[in-house]
This record gives sequence, C-alpha cells and structure tokens, in this order.
Amino acid sequence: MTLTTAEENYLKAIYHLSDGATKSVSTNDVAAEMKTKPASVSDMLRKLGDKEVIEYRKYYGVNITEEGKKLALQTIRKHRLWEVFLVEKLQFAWDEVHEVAEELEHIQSPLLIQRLDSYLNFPKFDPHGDPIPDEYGDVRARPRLALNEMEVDQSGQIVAVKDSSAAFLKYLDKVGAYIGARIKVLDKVEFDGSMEILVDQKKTLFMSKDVAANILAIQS
Amino acid sequence: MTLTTAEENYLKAIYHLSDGATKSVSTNDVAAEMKTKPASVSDMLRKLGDKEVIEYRKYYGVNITEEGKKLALQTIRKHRLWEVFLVEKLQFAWDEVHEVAEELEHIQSPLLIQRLDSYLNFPKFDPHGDPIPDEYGDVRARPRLALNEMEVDQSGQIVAVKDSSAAFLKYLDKVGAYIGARIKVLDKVEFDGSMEILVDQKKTLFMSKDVAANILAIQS
DNA sequence: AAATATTTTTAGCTATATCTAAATAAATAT
DNA sequence: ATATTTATTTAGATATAGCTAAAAATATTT
Repeated sequence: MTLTTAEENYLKAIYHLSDGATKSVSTNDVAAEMKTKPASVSDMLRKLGDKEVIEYRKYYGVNITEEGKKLALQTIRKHRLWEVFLVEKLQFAWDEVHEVAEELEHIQSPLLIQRLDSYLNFPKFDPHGDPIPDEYGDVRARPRLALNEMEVDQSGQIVAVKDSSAAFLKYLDKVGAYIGARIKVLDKVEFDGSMEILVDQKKTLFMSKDVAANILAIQS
Repeated sequence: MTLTTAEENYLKAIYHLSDGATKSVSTNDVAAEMKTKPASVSDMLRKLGDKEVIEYRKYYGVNITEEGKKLALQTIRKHRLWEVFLVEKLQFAWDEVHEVAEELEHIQSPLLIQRLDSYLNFPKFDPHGDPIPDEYGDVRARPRLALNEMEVDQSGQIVAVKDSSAAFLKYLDKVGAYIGARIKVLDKVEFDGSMEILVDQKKTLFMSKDVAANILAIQS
C-alpha cells in the first residue's frame, strides 16, 4: 500500500488525534488539525477508507486500522529521525526543525532511512524527547516520569521537558542538563523536595522541586 | 518567483538541454528528457513562459532567461550537495544517489542548504565530479582536462572519470585514486605516454596513457 | 511551389487535492 | 416528539499535471 504525500499527512494527523490508535476521530477534528475544510476531509476519508488504512463509517468518524497504524508510525519514524539529524548534525534549534522535517519525512527511500538511523547511532528519542518507532513500528516508549517522582539512587536519562520556554531551556543549558543526559538521583530533601542529581557521571546538580517537576526522564 | 516541483524539474531539464543557457530547446527534446508527451510539455512551457523563467515563442522552442538560469542552478546546487551528503556521510554508492537526490533537491529551506553546505565543508564538486554552483549560482568550473594532457610538475585534483564502468572504477579504487584526490605529475614517458603520478603527497602511481586519458582533473 | 512529413499546439478528458454552497444526517433543546 | 442546532456529506468549482486525438504550423521532399 502506497500513499500520496497528502494521504500520509492525513493519516499521521488521524493517528495523533486518535491517541495512538485507540479512540475514534471526527471529521471536524481532522479538518482543524489539517487546517482544511470538513468537505475536503470527507473526501480524503473515503479515499483512506478505500485503501483500508482507516475504518470509515459515514457520519460516525474514523478508526485507524492496524495497517494504517503501521504506515503512520513509519512516517513518524522518518520525521523524528530527520529532526535528530537537523539538530545534532546541522545545528538547528529545537523550534526550527518541525517544518523542514515535515517535508523530509515524505522522501521515499527505505535505504536512506536505514542509513540515516545508523549514521545517527540509532537514536531512541527525537530532540523533543518523543520516542522514535523502530522499522517495524514498535515504540519502546518506556514510561516517562518527572524527575521529582524519582527516588534516591534511581538512574535514568532525560528525554523531554514540560516547560519549553526560552527561559527554562536557557537555565538547563547553563547548568549542563540536556535531552539525552544520563542522570542519577543522589539526594532528595524531604523538606522542600529539592534534589541533588548526578549528570553524566561527573557533574553534580542541585535543583528545586519546581525545576525537577519540569524535567521528564525514563528510568534505566 | 516560486516554482512547483514539476516546474523545477522542467526548468532543470531545459537548462541541461540548452547546454548551460546557450542554445534553444525544442518541445520534443524536453518531452524526451522528461519522459512525458509533447502535449504536456507545451502546457508547461506556457506556464514557465508566464513566470518569465523561459522565453517561449510558439513553434520555435524556448530559451532560458537569466532568472530561470539562476533558479535552475539553485536546484542543481541542492541536488549535488545532497549527492555529496549521501556518498560521504551515508555511504551510498555513486550509482545509488541520483533518484534520492532528485527528491531531496525539492525541499524548500535555504537554511537547510546553507547548513548542509557547511557541514560538508563547502564541497566544490559532487561525487560524479560535476561542479556545485555557489549560492549565487556561480559555477567556478575550472576547465577539466584529462590526466594525459597535464605536464610534468603540474598539480591538480581528480574531479571525474570518463569511463565509469565497474571495471575501471574497481581499478581506480585498488590503486588508491579517487574523486577529490590531490595529484601531481611526477613523470611522463614520451615513448608510450605512460605517467607517474603522486597521489595525496604520499603514494606514487604508474599508469598507462589509456588510463590517464580516462581520468579528469582540474589544475591548481 | 506544391505535396508530404514532422513537429507542435489545442481541445477535451482524467486524477488529485483543494474550495464554497447546498443538502442531509445526527445530536441537542424545547 | 418536534424543532433547532451542529456536524457531515454531496454537488459542483478550481488548479496542477498528466494523457489522447485532432488540428495547425513548420520543415522537408520532390
């Protein structure tokens, strides 16, 4: 099953709106997400239904099929790998990558994606901390938890931030925390919830509970 | 002036067919190059004429304009930079890059190309030895000459091969010659035209006139 | 210079992806 | 349970990019 660029974009939107293929999605929601008119969406849903990537019952919204989920995850995989490339290799900022990745994700070449993945050292998360599905569409999305929820002696890796304001990112950069950093909780003060964190097995970092609550990590 | 992907491809074809904007090009030639029908080409020529990237006189073929030349060179620049990326960074083979680069060249992001250029260290030639235009469309295509036309003590850089058969490429690889290699002519035997070449200031290479005639270099 | 051949264009059709306006189905309120 | 509102679909346009078949212009032969 091959999809056009437009179909791929719609399918991706439906996948996102359906919260990873669980709930069903309305025509209006898709129109809002895609910034098109409901009439255009109806048309596209019929097409995607014919291709059996969604289950479409007129007037009752759509559910993504297993096949559709697989295709959507492939597109998401490509998008996120390109984001990693743009940030790590071409020095793009977090907020500059989305639009370009939106174009790059539609390049058709399995070899290209395979090689890119390898070149980037098989990253598991994109620069925003979102997980990158593997080539079979599996997302090994280990549950993310805020740093303040971790216990003393637990180790993990920073994968995202809740607050992505310039001020907060600047602060993180200054203290040497970053997406991908390996961390370990050295101490947790019961009184105010502030924490002592070991970063990359060398730097020690003190942070308030407020800061810790805005940093997301996976346990390892 | 912005062009669609299809328009960009036609313009590139016209640029190539017109031998770098000199001669005029017929509808049939464009149709052959683009693998479409002359009727489709007529339509497209009218559009490109309206956008003033070509000068179109019905029944008399087209000439590319200065504006069109600039745009075509930008597309060519992007194509060739991506080819360098695919070969140097993602280990693609020479003959695997064209189709993917054909897709990548249409990504619209000046920043992306600027950064890619810098990341690749401002290459002047693509993996086939074709020159990469700069961001103003200037092609500093220093004249290429066959190795056997160079004189003793002259230095240069290998930029292309005439014979790109697998056998010849294999041979070159084996003896340590490659696109981009810096070379110097150490000796030239008058009797049979065979040559002694210094490669990258370390390896010395003996080659027959036949081989030398199939290697293209620029002088430095 | 007229006839023939070739090239190019036009006219009309198809498919994708969008739109607006009108019609219809479903959901909500009275 | 009927009326009203909201959501969705259908019908009929538009633009791009392709096609075939027929018409027209140019080029080549005789």
